[in-house]
Amino acid sequence: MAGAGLHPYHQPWAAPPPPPPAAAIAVENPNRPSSDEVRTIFISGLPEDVKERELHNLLRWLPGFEASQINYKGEQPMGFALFTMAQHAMAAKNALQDLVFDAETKSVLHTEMAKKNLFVKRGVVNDSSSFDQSKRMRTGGDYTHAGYPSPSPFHPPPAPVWGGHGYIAPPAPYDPYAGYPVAQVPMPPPTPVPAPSGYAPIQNNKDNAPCNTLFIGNLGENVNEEELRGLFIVQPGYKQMKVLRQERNTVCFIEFEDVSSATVVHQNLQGAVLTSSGRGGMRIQFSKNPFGRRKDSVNGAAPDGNGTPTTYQQ
DNA sequence: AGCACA
Repeated sequence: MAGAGLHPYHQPWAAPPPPPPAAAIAVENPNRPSSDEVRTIFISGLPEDVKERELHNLLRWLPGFEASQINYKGEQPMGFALFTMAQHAMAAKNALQDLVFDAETKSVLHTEMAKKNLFVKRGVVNDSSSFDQSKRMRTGGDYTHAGYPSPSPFHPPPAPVWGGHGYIAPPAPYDPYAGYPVAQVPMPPPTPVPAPSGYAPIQNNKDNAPCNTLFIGNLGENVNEEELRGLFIVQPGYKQMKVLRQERNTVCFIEFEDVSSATVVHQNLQGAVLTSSGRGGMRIQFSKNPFGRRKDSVNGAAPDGNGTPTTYQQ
């Protein structure tokens, strides 16, 4: 098989984490990063007009992501992203390497491990219960009662929190990244992946809200369905695929386990070129409608008037 | 740019 070459995004997730010194193990919680470990990546190749929000929205899906920041002082914007652990940072570095960030400006990302960790403004990162009231967040409107007696029993708002400068991710209460490979354990080399023959910049001006289904466009009219399937079936979270042949176009829908895995593929395979599609790179968008059963009424939206009151409480 | 199936 000719396709058994290296896929740029499927390099073996390099460098297994060096074992911490034995002394450290006894004292430190293994789930916490050892203090001197660099777990920040440096991102260059960003377009000049990049917004911190844009970078954050790209990074927030990556496992272990904690915060990002852009330094605009130099000639080109320099991005930094902090992760929980060095492995996360390594994985993210690999996942983002050579990613087409913006086809319009032809920006291709280049990533390296940073020299030192991104400094995150106080609070926020580690303690999920701490609710920093001293620093008012722009998002929080109601602050009317000064002597608020009880700390909120609820989790902090789901929206990304402004840390004044840079973007800080809320601590993840769950793991939305099932299926995104992070090297916890030394991983076997990935199964031979039918690599795309390359990547081409594509225009993807319009997209839909993220969902678990991807829409693949710009496939040639006689794209080989097996090549197509081979590319996606190995992606973490893949569930099923549906190919739709149209007049001059072939499009295709791919369902994933969850939005996260779909998003990773959306990013990683954007612009991937299949040999059988004489069309250049494929365009990946989120589907307008997610794959799945139709509006199967699970007593949804009870018709008014009979028995069940529509319980719209906040 | 082209978005189906339940």
